[in-house]
Amino acid sequence: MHKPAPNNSLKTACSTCNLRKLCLPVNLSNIEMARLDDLITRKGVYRHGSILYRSGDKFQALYAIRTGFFKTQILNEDGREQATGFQMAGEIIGMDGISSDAHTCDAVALEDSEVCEIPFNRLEDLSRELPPLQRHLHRILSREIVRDQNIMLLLGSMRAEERLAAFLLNLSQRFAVRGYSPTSFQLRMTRQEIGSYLGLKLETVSRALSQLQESKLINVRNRSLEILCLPGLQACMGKRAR
Amino acid sequence: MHKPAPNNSLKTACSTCNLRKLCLPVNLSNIEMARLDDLITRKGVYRHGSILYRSGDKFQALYAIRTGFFKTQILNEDGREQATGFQMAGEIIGMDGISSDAHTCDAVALEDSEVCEIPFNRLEDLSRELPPLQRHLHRILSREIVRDQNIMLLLGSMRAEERLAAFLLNLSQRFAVRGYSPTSFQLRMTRQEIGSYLGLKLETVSRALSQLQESKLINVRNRSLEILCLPGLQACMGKRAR
DNA sequence: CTTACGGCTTGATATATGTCAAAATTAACA
DNA sequence: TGTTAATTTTGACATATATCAAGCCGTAAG
Repeated sequence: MHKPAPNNSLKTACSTCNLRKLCLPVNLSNIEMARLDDLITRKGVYRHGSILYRSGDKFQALYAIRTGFFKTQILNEDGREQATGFQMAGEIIGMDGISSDAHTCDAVALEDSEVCEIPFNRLEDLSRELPPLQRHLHRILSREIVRDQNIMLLLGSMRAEERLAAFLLNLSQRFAVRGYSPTSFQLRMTRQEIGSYLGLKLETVSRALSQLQESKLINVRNRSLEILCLPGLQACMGKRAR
Repeated sequence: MHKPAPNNSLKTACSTCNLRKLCLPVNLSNIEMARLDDLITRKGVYRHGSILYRSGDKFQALYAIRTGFFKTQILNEDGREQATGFQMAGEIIGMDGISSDAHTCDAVALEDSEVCEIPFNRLEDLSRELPPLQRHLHRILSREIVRDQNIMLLLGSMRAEERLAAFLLNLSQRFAVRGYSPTSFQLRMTRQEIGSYLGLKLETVSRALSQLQESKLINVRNRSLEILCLPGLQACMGKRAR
């Protein structure tokens, strides 16, 4: 695995960042925004395959993804792994580490990526002074809880094809929010990684994709994916109980 | 379903609550503790089967369980349900509601239970003034994230018997922390509810319990459960990949 | 005390997904 | 650019869990 490029500790300006609406949509005055800018440093590029943090690492900061794509995963004692999420630009990761001052999962770059580091102690300090920031932090934490519980629903009650449909629709929606096409995008992860996330083997993922293609709901060729019928995929997601 | 008994709005004293170590283990002065007490009101008894909050309800408060047992569950559009957790005395629920100002799951009492209501706006206000309280709130939110991600691991990568073992060990540990026997306790939920939580059908839960009993790891008769060999159960949990 | 109902167990069978294997395709690297 | 390794697809078969069904048990209500 690669090492991240040397840390240039570039100062970042949230105030001028085009991801602000996604990442920290908080109403702050110019002065308050400057104080937020002051916390946050841009870290060097994380190359494809490199590790932002590892399970067990001391927790010190949250990370906002500026560009690129990450996955987070946890590992059993016996080596089983479970991808817990795929994160894209504008999303914040690392919140698992707050509870025990140590990260409980690994975060791996799936393509060359840049992140902003947000030292958590200083974020707590500032959020005591800026109620809107405090509120936003709580929302982010809660949103992660809701997200995880929806994955529990997926893993606990959906069949393979439904899981795939839900997964693709989720990606679609997140691309749409970022101004990309909701119906045509590149998968940044392998079938194996999709399977790890969805609780399926890679062969099952491949077969389910082929079936969705057979049903004319998607076109998939390697990593490039096209959704032919969003309503159809939505219908497929909620087909029948297991 | 029953209605909760009328809200007597009894003031509660965290300062004298024997669950304080579990619920709000924060170092506060007497004056600070009094301010915390001031927020929190004891709500009436929730009878077995009654609902603390429902998906879609406006989010206004977190709830600390004083006595009893709850389950939380989310429902698909098509009626599929997924239990997202079982909560016991000293645990705090309702955090899913913060992100969108509405609850995203139902919380149902599995036995007659009492809760303390913690109005969230006021908790935010106070936590801006009391850094240790702020830190604790963040830890609670993060702990829920870690808990959920571990359930994702369970649902995504364990087989039925392993899921059961993990589930029973988790209960065991939580009873132990509360001063109850870690090896002998009552299940508060039906096989169906266990199955909903573990992503299994009730028949599979029943069979897996019988198998664990066959292996002399547990004794189970209806809702009463005895763990005969904790290390054995732990071993069973991490047997082999799926 | 009796009856009724929901919850639980167990068996037989069906089915979805896993496992193993081979070939095709693509990506990575020298 | 050529070579190798990784990823993906597809098939044949194995297996874990779901489904369906019947009977039992325990609790609650009459």
